[in-house]
Amino acid sequence: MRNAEVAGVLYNISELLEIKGENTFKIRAYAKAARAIEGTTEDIEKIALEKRLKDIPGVGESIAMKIGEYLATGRLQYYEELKKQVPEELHELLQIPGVGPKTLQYLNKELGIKSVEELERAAKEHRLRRLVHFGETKEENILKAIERYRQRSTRIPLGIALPLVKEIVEALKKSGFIEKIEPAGSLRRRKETVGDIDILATSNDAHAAIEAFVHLPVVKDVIGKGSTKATIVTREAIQVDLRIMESKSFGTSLQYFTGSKEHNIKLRDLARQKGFKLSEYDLEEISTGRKVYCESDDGVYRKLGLLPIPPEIREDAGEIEAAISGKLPQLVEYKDIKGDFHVHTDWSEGSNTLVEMATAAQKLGYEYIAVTDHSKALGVAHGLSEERMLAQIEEIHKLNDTLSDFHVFTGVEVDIKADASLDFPDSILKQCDVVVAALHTGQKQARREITGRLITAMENENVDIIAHPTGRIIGEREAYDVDIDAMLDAAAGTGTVLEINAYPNRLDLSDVNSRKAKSRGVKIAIGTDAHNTGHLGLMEFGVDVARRGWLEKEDVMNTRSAKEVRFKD
DNA sequence: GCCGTTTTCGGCCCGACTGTTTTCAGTCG
Repeated sequence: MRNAEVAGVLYNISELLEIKGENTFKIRAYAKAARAIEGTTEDIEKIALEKRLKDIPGVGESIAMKIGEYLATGRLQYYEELKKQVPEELHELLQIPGVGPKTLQYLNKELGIKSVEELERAAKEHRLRRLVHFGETKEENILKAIERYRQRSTRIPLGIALPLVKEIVEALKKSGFIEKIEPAGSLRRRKETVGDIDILATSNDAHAAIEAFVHLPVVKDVIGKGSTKATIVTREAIQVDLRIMESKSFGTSLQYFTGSKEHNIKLRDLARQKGFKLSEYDLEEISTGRKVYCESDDGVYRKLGLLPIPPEIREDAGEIEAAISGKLPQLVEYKDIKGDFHVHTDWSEGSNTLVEMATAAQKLGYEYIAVTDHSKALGVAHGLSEERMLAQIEEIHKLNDTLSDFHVFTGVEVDIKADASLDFPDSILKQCDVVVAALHTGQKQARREITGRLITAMENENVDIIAHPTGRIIGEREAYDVDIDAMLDAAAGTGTVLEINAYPNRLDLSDVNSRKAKSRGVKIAIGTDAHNTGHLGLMEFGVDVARRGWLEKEDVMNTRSAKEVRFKD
């Protein structure tokens, strides 16, 4: 599939046009087409071949021609010429807050500025303040913005942001000045990483609520404080905004501040088509000026004649169309989860015993876990020898005899070695209920080798699940070079289940890849990769990814009861 | 550049903020 590749070209064109200062709507048209293609599960080459490109919403005569040219020749004349016209370095300047395309063009024309360094020098030499439409303040602000840009914090993993927000929300509730409170933004959409955190609330005393917020123990700095909004920075250098809204506007506000931006643009467009103007304050009927207020953000969707769209899929990736046609997925929920398929014990690198892990899982209301300690090749993790593996199986059988209403599946996280062979012979694997295979070594190998190793593993009838299928670690390590489409096809062909590893710095498969897997009929198992009893609680993060990937109950193995759990026959 | 139960031309999401302006353009979220 070359969908991502084609979308990438269109995104680049959109950005180049932006730097050139072209018509905003033309810029948006390219970005819109790119998004539509990115979100299409059908192969773009197939669509092009069947001359159906213009059926894609946002793709018209001109863009269809360009896609055709690019797919056929691997090049696009228009794109090449654009790249020649726009110096590469200019791009970075758009990252400076306050510098947009117009300013960029102007500075380039007047002062020949092409890079952040040149802009900084011009500001320090006070050459900016002499320009028309510029002044002392703007010049100083640009210097500050460059400073901020250089120290910009990377996005925060959801695993860190979520507990922090819970702490803040609880503390604010205790203050007594808060009525309704809800975190919004990418955190509410459960994106794997979040930028700044936005919290919305209603209050009987906005002033007191703001004061309570800026004096919370987590606060390190107060950046801004007004009558209805305050911005703080926490000890962990995370920026948090609190906005106090009027109660009657809470639904529209929550809808607006939850985003995504792209989702909001399309929703407002749809509202307009239906004769309404949607803002964060209200839904206004254009012909009469009558204002409609919504208690909840679900209410906003209902008033527009849509089914409520869960926050996790508000990305303008087909969810609005699905809501219109009544075909929204019934997303899997945490309460559907009956067990965990990736659990370690102190037999390998875990810190709790078999019994402790089983008891903790039972307390969570689960019916089962699969114990999947490492195999011997992973020396650093005290991988099990074949003898110890058999001994563990024996012990689990004994444990099961003592348990009621709970089952421990025997299992292993078997290493896929650099030569594509598995770390245990079939004779051992056969004795495990659940075989999870994973690639831990040789991650630098070429795409062909890596993909081949994974496919070979999946072709083994004893291998049930591929753990953390791309190997990425958020903020630390890129995914290994695997051909995702080939892997998904092999999973579909062999009936191998792919994991969503719920560990917050893995979340692998990702949301996008999970959705791709679903479109090919590949089943998913969520595994926490727990190394202690506390880690079992990470399941929620895996469910978040599944929901963002549009997965429904039947797509997820963990929703099956212990008796219904079946992998390859 | 796209698109059409108001339109094949004239729209295209909305509102706040900022700094530079005396009425608004650019940028942001």
